[in-house]
Amino acid sequence: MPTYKEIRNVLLDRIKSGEWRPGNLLPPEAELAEEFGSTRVTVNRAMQSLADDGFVERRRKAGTRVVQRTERDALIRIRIVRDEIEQSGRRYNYLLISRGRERPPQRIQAELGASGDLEALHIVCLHFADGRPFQLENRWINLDVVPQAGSESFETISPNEWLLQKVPYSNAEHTFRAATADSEEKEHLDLGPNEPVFVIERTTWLDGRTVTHVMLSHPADDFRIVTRD
Amino acid sequence: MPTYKEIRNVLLDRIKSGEWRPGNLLPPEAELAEEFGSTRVTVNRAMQSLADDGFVERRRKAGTRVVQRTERDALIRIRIVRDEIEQSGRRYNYLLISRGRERPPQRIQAELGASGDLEALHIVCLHFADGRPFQLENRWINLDVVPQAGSESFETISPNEWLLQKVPYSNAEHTFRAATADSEEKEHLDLGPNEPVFVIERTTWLDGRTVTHVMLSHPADDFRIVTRD
DNA sequence: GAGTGGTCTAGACCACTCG
DNA sequence: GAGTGGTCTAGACCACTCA
Repeated sequence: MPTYKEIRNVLLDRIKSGEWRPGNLLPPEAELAEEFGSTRVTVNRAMQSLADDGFVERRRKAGTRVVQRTERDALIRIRIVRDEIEQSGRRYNYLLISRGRERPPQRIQAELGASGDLEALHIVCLHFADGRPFQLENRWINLDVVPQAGSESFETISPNEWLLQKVPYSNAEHTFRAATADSEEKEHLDLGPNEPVFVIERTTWLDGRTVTHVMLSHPADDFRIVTRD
Repeated sequence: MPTYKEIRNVLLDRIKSGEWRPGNLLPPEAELAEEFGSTRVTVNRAMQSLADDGFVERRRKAGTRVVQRTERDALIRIRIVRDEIEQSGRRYNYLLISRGRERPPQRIQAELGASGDLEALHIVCLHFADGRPFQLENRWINLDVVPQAGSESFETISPNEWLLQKVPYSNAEHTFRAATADSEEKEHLDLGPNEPVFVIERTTWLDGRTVTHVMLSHPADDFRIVTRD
């Protein structure tokens, strides 16, 4: 009596081995249930899990087909800067550079989904690994959504960690790009002229309202992102 | 009679709203089943789906807890270069620069999981968007795993697309980084001195054997990666 | 209309692991 | 030992959608 996971694995092997090619129709659940000597519910569980992972597409009446992959999903795990540094065995330090209420520039205002003349909390700070600048953080926090941020100094805890404690389950969108360091990045990251930086931008929402927008710049020779699996 | 998806949504709302904070124990399945007027199996389905998505952790006897998020998963969809360019409304062109059997350099040999003096197929080619260089592809193909590649000229089809047709269900690992363009990148991507590039490296396996390793370089001002959801 | 997947219930047994 | 989740079966009804 196979479990749904065992069934899933058998089916996945048939897909990976090419026995069932992209576009092919899989046998209906009832038929597979008979083959495996189990119930249709169990086969259904197995096939749903394959569909969740994007290997097959299912439509009522039309049946289950192997997906033609023209795309590839890559999962990235983004950690708190401090953990990232400490887990690589390096010493972490944090430095607040500036903090104040300001009216964000046009581009940031758009990211914050702002209505007219919103003021936001603007924080610039640095994260060090073994004493060397690792990441420059340039952040805007929407005080309408997280008013408590207005009374936090961020002198000992980075906004990164603070926000995660206050707003644990927000959604986020990330952008990754390469650029030549601008003057602020050069100064704080201790870079020479024409040196490249790796930049992550993240916008975070809760309930459709923008919580924060942040730009994280790294010296290119000390930073890379690797996918998992 | 709520469906498991409806139950899932209610539970997720309680987590997102902070009613159940990270670390909190959720009620046992039997109790929730009573609350929702459904069976334990249905509640189980809902909670498993929350566990799949990383919102809760479940252990027998210990129960189900809201996960403390110190990390954030971001999903990236990597498309075939051609699709990426065409879907942005630009014209795609492809140019093969070189192709030959070679012994890969040390670093690539390690990536290919190579045993001693393996020869691999080395291909360099360019992808254009609206006539401008968009991506330089520098690829090594393991001929032990994909011998058919040895008799493909790659003059009209890029290795990218060819491999996807031949080896649809491999696994991959990606690395993203920023760098200053090297001489080859400067020449083919038409870049000035000291210009940054965004580099994607990908290694692909089938059944634990390395299929291919590729380095994809982009002019930084024309490329970024955005996560989905 | 008929074939396919989507889901539920009721009852059951098992597997793990905490205290 | 006992509480919790993991999973199966048997039967059922429904929802979609293709021909």
